[in-house]
Amino acid sequence: MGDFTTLFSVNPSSGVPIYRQLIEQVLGLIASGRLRAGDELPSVRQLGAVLSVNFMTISKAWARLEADGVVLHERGRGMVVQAVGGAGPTPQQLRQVRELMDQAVVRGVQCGLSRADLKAVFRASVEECGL
Amino acid sequence: MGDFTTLFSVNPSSGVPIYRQLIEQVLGLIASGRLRAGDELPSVRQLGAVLSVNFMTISKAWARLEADGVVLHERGRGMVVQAVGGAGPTPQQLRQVRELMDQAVVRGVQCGLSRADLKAVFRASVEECGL
DNA sequence: GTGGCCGTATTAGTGTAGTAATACACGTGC
DNA sequence: GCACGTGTATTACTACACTAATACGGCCAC
Repeated sequence: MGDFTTLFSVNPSSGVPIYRQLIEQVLGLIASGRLRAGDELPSVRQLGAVLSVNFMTISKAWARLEADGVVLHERGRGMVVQAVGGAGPTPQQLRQVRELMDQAVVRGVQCGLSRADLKAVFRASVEECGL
Repeated sequence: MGDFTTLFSVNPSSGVPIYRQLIEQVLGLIASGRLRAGDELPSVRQLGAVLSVNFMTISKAWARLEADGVVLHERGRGMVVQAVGGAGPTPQQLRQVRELMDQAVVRGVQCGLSRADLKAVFRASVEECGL
């Protein structure tokens, strides 16, 4: 397991908070299998230097990932990716997805979309994700 | 068509911005048919007085609804609900729903949910909305 | 015209999220 | 012991969202 710093990149002027961009990237890397259980995330200082971002911003992202159970802080080592793929989503994660889905559906209903319309939108999103 | 002020209520301490609560309520009232094309929204001052909210906050909500094409500002009359139910959702609204749906699906994928899992979550949300 | 009603533009106050700077605690290898 | 590596706690700065106060322009009834 080597150095994963090159896998990351941020766009400070995108409007999306940097720490959130990092979270999304870690989740994406895990989902795509490029980051696996046991891998170590780059250290906050190292990645901060490479991305020209304050290391506290990286720390916030890593801390949030730890709170979500995605990684674990092992003392004297760093942030280690947890075996989340095999165990399936945590209740916490599932709740998040449910909330997001509710928002989408409610908005759709408010706009007058029918059940079929919503289903079409849902299918389009799924296809877009390559599922 | 009379006075619709009694249909509205806000909770300033809910964490959700007041103006957004009002937008949601208008959209909901239209979706449920209690507010129809041609109906006039309460005036910003009247509703502001009833709800003990600054009328500029109401104005922001109404202005946003107008920007979304939900209502139209008719000079010397007020905010009039547009015929949006029959015409179907505007491209703008549809884009919003798509974005929300994408967020939900992407997050689900990142959490390792399968297509079937996502479908289940989607169906649950739809049921919850009474569709 | 006058008064009263509509929403709006402008400006300011307030709270909070995001970011950053500093100092710190812990673990490892020498 | 010391040097160097982790991430963290605390604090402060900045930007923006939300709310509010004031003054304004348009429309209608009289």
